[in-house]
Amino acid sequence: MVRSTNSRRPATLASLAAELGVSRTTVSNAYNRPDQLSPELRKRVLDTARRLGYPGPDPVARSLRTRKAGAVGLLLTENLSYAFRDPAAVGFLEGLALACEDADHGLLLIPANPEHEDVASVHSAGVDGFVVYSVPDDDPHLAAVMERPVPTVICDQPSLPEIDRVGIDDGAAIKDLARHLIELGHRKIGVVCMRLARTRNDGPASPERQSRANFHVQRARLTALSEAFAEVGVDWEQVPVIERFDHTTESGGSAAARLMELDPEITAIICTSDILALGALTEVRRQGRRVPQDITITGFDGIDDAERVELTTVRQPVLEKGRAAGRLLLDASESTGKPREVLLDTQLLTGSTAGSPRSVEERWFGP
Amino acid sequence: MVRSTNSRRPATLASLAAELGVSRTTVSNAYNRPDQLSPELRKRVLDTARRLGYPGPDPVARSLRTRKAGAVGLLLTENLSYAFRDPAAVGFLEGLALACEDADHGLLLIPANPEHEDVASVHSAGVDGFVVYSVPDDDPHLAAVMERPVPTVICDQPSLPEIDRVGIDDGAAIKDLARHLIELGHRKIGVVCMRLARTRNDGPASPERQSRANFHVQRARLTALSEAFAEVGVDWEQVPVIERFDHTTESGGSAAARLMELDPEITAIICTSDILALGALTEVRRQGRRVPQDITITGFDGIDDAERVELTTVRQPVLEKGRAAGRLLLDASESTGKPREVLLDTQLLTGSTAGSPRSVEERWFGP
DNA sequence: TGCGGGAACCGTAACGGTTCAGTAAGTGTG
DNA sequence: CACACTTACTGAACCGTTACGGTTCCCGCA
Repeated sequence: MVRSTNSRRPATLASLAAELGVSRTTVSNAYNRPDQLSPELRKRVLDTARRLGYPGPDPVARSLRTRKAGAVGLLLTENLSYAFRDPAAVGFLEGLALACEDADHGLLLIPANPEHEDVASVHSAGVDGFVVYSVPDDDPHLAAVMERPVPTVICDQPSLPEIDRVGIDDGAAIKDLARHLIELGHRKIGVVCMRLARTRNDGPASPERQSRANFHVQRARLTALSEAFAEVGVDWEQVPVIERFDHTTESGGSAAARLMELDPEITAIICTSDILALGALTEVRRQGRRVPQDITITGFDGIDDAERVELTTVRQPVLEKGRAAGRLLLDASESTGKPREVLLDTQLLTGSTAGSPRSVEERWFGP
Repeated sequence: MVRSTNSRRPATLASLAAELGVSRTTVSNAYNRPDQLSPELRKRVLDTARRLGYPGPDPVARSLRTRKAGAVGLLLTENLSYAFRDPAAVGFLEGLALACEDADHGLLLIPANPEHEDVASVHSAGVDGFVVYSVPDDDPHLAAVMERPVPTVICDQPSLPEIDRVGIDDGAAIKDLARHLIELGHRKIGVVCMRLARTRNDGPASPERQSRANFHVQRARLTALSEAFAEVGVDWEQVPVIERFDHTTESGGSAAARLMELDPEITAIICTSDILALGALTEVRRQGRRVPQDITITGFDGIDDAERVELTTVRQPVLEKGRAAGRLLLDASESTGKPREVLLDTQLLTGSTAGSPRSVEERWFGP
């Protein structure tokens, strides 16, 4: 493929204009405002461009001048590749991509290694705005985004002053789930949650660590759980909460095992994500316990796999979250002054992994 | 969050320099080459920057000057959001994202609506290179990419002169599968394939349409199938091939139904993707046929769900493909002159959805 | 006292476009 | 025939930065 004909340096708008003996403006207009020049001249410009291997106006130079990049940046908490492993994240991405597509914008995935303090990737992203998805509130990348003078939408993050936000009511959602379990009779429960801070902690999470968690979503869910169970007299201090840094089914499995080891009497394991719950389910069954007869397992998210195994969980509209975030960012009719907030509905999915706990006698002596 | 202190126009490197009474170069150096100025002055620069709300050098302007964007563009054939529905595509994305992450580059998803002829999105992408994934060979977006004077890697596409490429040997891979079926005794088969051209055609695909397909991968697989079965005397003209535009399980199901309607005697349905095969599986069972006793179903890709249902299929290293494409693009040690090519291995996965066809009598009268 | 050499900083010229206020020629109108 | 209006094109300013090749100053050393 021939990319330039006679010069070693690639053709530019200026060289093309020189070749044609017209002004740069005219060449620019040939591409951007066809009505500003005669059809004949325009054709001549375009033909010469082809002959010289001129690929059209340089996007970066254009961006500099027009002050728009035609792209939206996405910052997420995890290694970039992780986003593609978690079905909930993929759903969010899909929704965001849809919104971008509608607005004819690109979607720039920004590498933000959580281990690195290096925020250069945020500084070097040529975008018209950012979507920040579920990043710990003390992440330097988040701070770097906030410094950039472009609109930003946050999702699954605590409110920030003057920043648009989309999310769900995590607390209300998981309270529905908790009340369902309470109605079924569960009082001795265990919890498996995702990472609460940027530092690794695979094991029990003290109430203090829970309430200081940097991941808003996890903190909100745990707090709501404690409140819901407090209503029926459960002392949250006594409820074992196992934290896992990696968000995988393996993590869910090992956490469930740990939980049952810590307190064999628990009748339900509440997981703060479906992925963790699926792992817990597998582990519990591997140990020969039946679900829900011997133990109840619940998740959160409502991913496809969860539905497939009839997990009792909360469905949240992940795709809609992404789409809403994108729309908020790209919608020109903003500038209302006040930051906007979109809260989406969730739905309790009563599957077949939650049931009434059997009494202790039953558990020992069989039904 | 205060974004600029005293001026209405946002601060620039120049205004910062003026405020400080130093040259622009020095301010630039404060950010990019700390060793070029005294620590005290650097601190003064950075402090003043904070005070003025200067967010650091503008990424677009920097890109223009340095001629690098720190991002890789990805062009795919489908609506952007589609990429997130197909597990194989997600795997590819994950691999590519990994490679980008390693090189500290962003990954820009370029909206390329296949319906639109509009290639502006390609022209306005500020990237250092492109990865083109499974785009029909007559897609204008592909042509637009080729005109951009940046390195490009293609994947799951036919070779293009001077362009690096990564892929698998689709023909060899599916021939292995075909021979497996042939050994089992299948001679009357039907095929379900993905779209063969940019124009919608939900129905039978003539041999001519097959050989003229614009999607390289599909064409290669169909051609190889015809060759493999020709070796045992099967007349490909007689083999029904049902094409589906949308790549969904529903498509696979309806295509399988159509196939069985067209020729009730087929003993195997070969699908060119796992997604289609999963749909076919569901449909066939819905009709009360047992797999593999009554009919054999095969797929292609080796996605997780396929493994879960023990589909007989071909596993291809989707993640590795993405990673390889990214590495090829970002690897500085290029300029070898010759275009590079990476061909990855595939593996026949003999699951439980392929078996020996029963004789016609057995089929009519039971075993 | 003269001089080599590094540290610290600076001036200018790109980088490749877009934009806007013109200008000159052509067209229709009363 | 003067006037307004349109069409087709141009010139210069500007977008915000970094690359390149200096200059200045100070210090150590013979």
